[in-house]
Amino acid sequence: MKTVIEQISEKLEAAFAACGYDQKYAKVSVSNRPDLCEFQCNGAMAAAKEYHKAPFMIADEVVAQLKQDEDFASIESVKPGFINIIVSGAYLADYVNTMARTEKFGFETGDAPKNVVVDYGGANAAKPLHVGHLRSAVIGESIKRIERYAGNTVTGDVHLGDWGLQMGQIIEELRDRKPELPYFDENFKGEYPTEAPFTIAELEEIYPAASAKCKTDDAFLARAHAATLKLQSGDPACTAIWKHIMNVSKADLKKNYDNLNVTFDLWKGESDAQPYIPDMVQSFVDQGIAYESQGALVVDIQEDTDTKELPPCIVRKSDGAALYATSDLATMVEREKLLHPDTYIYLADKRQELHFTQVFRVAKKAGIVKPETQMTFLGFGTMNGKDGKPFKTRSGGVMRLEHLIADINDAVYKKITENRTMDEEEAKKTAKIVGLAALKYGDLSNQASKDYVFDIERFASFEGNTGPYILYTIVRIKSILNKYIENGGDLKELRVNSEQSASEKSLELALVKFAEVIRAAYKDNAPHRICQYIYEISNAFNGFYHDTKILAESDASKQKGYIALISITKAILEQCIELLAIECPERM
RNA sequence: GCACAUGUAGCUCAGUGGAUAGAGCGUUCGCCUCCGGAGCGAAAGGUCAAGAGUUCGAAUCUCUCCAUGUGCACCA
Repeated sequence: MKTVIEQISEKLEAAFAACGYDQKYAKVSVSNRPDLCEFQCNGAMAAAKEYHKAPFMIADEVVAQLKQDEDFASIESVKPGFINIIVSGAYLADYVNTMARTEKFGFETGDAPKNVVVDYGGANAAKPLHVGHLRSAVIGESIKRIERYAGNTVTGDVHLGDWGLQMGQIIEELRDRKPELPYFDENFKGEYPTEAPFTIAELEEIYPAASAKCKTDDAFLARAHAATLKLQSGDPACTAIWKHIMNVSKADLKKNYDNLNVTFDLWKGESDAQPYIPDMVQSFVDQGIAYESQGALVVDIQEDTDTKELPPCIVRKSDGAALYATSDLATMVEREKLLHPDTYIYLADKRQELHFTQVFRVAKKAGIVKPETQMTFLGFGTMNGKDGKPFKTRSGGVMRLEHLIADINDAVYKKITENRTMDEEEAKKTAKIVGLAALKYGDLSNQASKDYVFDIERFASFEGNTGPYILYTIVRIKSILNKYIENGGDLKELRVNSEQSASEKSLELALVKFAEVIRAAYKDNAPHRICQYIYEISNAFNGFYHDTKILAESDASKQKGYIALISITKAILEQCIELLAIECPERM
């Protein structure tokens, strides 16, 4: 289904061509002067130069071609050369009716379906999620859903940090605390227990304690390194402990991600990439792209077209160990083998941009991925406090994600119970849904690449451009539709009115932008565009709601038109929040 | 030092070549016999950091410059 803009553009293209002008000037856009018109074309001004004519003369000629078109309520040329268009109510109503019956409301990407890997989450085993993980999870989940909606096959991978010194630290700390465990008995020959020797609470306490000890106790640090090495060389006892750490940790992380309504198709980690490292590094050497520099093995990534100097990528440390870049590259080797992606999308803090530039270039240079494979790094900014500095707890520590969620749920709970009577259980359940929406919308409504200020009061507010305001609008529509059904109404076979009031028409004009907005959000990986859009629709709906009595309308046919309109408004809003991974309660 | 990013209303943010730069919050003033007022309408508030250039037209593109943030090989 062509968008309204495309349909109007086609008419203008024909008109430009009929007057002897290049069709490329017929580009139509939504008006930026809604007081004057609904759509506009500025091509006459651009064409003026090529054809050595006054812009308004060109505009006049083009407009003359279209004056009789019934789809336009008005089309006129305005100095210096704007073409201003107002569509007819019948045309718009017809479009909305068709759109309501079209799959995805007419959204199409125009691309062939792709196979996409989205790498987001980035949680570390044995460490609780903190606010730094919020953006990756929230933005990544939305990107994943948008990609999927666009018809692509998408695999979301959490890519756990599950391999490294932290594991050796935990093993040694555990040895100090519980030396009686069979893992530490060198003569132990039996099967290791299936039960983990610690709970998640203990694990979360063991890791920071071990990490702190390493900073002051060199002997302990040496032991941790040794244990890490043993684990990496397949020692059965260390491996058994590592498996316990992973099981306990994964279960807890899953629970926390579930609370965020964020899910992953794969729970792979850095450890899964390890088997691919030796052959991969050897292939770098064999291909002659890796060389030794200051004891380390590096790959140059500088390209002739670069204006700045880029440092080479280290693929093996001088002590022979692998590192971050090696692991990410080996992960690509595995993904190529298992998933054959056309597109990779990585979400990480924007400070990691250089790292991903290096890794992407090595991957292309070494032929790990195909030359045409699209490698995208989506760097996001920091979540700051009101002081403009990275968000911290009151005592200055790192805020755990679950505490942040609890805080915002409390704020929302208070507002719900202040304004409405609702039994406690429902209020709590509702606060959880609305609180999460407040948190996510607050994050997603900003451009991902920029830092943003987290303000719990503002995000949890029910007024303005917030998650709760959007949900409130949807809930209100649901309430009206429920009453309509209670009164014997039927939602089937409804069509919007072909003659509209001003606010009715502006709501429809907002609705028909859906396909363009989603396409833009998809092309630019920009969920914030969807946020802007649902805010626009919510405002348009509230304007319509304010001056239209829907249930009290005596003209049954007109009323059906209203019901049709708010039904599709609801459907579009629900589809949009689905793409943002935001849920809506029945009441609030 | 080099590189990249950001700078738009008191605050938080939209706006990647078009007309008079938009929202929300906050401030001020209106509107509840009414489908959920958690709403709606209106007012005040801006040399788009600064300067130059390209263009019929610039917050948007180019250059210069100021401020802030971030990154510059064996952490992840």
